[in-house]
Amino acid sequence: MPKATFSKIAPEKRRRVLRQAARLFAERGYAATDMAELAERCGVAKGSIYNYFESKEDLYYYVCLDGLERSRRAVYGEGEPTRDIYQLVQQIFERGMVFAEDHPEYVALYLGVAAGPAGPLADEISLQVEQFTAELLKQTIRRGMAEGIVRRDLDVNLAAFLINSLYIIFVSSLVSRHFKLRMKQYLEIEGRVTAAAAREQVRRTIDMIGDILRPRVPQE
Amino acid sequence: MPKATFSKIAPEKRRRVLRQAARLFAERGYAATDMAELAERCGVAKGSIYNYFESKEDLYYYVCLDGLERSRRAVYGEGEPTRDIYQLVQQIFERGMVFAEDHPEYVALYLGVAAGPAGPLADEISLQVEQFTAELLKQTIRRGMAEGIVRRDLDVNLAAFLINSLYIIFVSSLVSRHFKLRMKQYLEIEGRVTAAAAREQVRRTIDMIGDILRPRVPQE
DNA sequence: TTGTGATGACTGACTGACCAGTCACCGAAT
DNA sequence: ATTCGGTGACTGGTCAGTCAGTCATCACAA
Repeated sequence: MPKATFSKIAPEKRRRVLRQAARLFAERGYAATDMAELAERCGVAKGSIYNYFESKEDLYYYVCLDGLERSRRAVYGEGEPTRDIYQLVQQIFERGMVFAEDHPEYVALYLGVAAGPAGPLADEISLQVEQFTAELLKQTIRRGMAEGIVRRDLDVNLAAFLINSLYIIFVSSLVSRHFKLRMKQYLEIEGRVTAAAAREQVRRTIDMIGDILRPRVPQE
Repeated sequence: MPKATFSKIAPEKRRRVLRQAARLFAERGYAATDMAELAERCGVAKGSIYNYFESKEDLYYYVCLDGLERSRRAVYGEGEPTRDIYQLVQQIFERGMVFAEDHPEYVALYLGVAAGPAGPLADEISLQVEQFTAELLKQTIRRGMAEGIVRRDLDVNLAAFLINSLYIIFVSSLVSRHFKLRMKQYLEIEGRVTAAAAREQVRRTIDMIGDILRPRVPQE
């Protein structure tokens, strides 16, 4: 956690430090990030960073937590009305993609933490990311079943897992060099992976998810 | 690439070096891996490692390539008979899971490379991983369509992408601390994520994938 | 208004630890 | 005696974290 000083400096400087730290950690990974370079990018002295945070690890930890909170807010807002599962899936994917475009550094940070025990981030924190989404997806699917708009012979947990898995892949594909190339290759996208192109694929994916969730009706 | 010496040492030692290097890189990440510690784990002197490889980067690069090749062989074997898409999906998931259990270090390595530009691995290499699977999936889906066992109103590329995405998530869930916790949470698995438990979920996922691929037939 | 002292953010040269890569030497095998 | 793999102390560079000192600001007294 930051030292008291960090809350007393100019907000603009505070934002700059967090933003640059997120970028650098995302870009290089924890171990390869140099505190002197970070200080330079922030436009403050190295010593100042150590006035704000206990250590490199402390800073990393806080930047990750901050990123989690931002992404949660970006996707779910503050206590907005609950929706049915089809709307919820669309909301998660759409807002998630926008967040990944605006703040790729936080998504990359998540990937870095997920990739290995490299990060000094504790397991509980690691779970907080998913907790909220997992519960919301499951509840909403169950409600959909009760209302008859979702197939009843469906494994709720697995369905929620698959939806979130695809979300993670799509978001990663906007951010990680490797996943971006992978997406281009599979989807045979020419040139840059534009937000528009990705969103078109997301639209189709959402349709497929809908196909899985919707009750089967006799056809023609 | 390794120096000539590396091909002349005892095969047992060669294997040990590659295995321990893969483990350590997977565990710590590239930057945080210490060559002295690696040497110790391999039971050779640090200087010896530098008799085998040009540099740390050279070793990392080679270990990754080696891992790719191993996983390709583990999943696809050597020119085995082509199967239909349902069998292919099952083969990829089943053998992939076995490989991930036997060699979690290589999967973790893949995740580390995918996570960020952290690794010094070039983009082309990064693509080689997916190339083969992508092509095979797409071709097999197309063949399925021609044979009438796969829905014709399906985006082939997207279907292949989704199948492979789910595969990546499952394999990662056996290997990465974070993804493992995530899977436990979503699927409400108690205790350790056993291979058996994971495989049961994979079976159901394969069923769902089948559901997406199979032509719709009028029901009751 | 000016002088004075206290507070606390800011600074960057410095230290000590760590680590990639080297090299002069060793010893076994031929 | 030559070749070649093995060895680990050593070097030069890097980097997290420190600290002695600076400076801007503010409160208050003269």
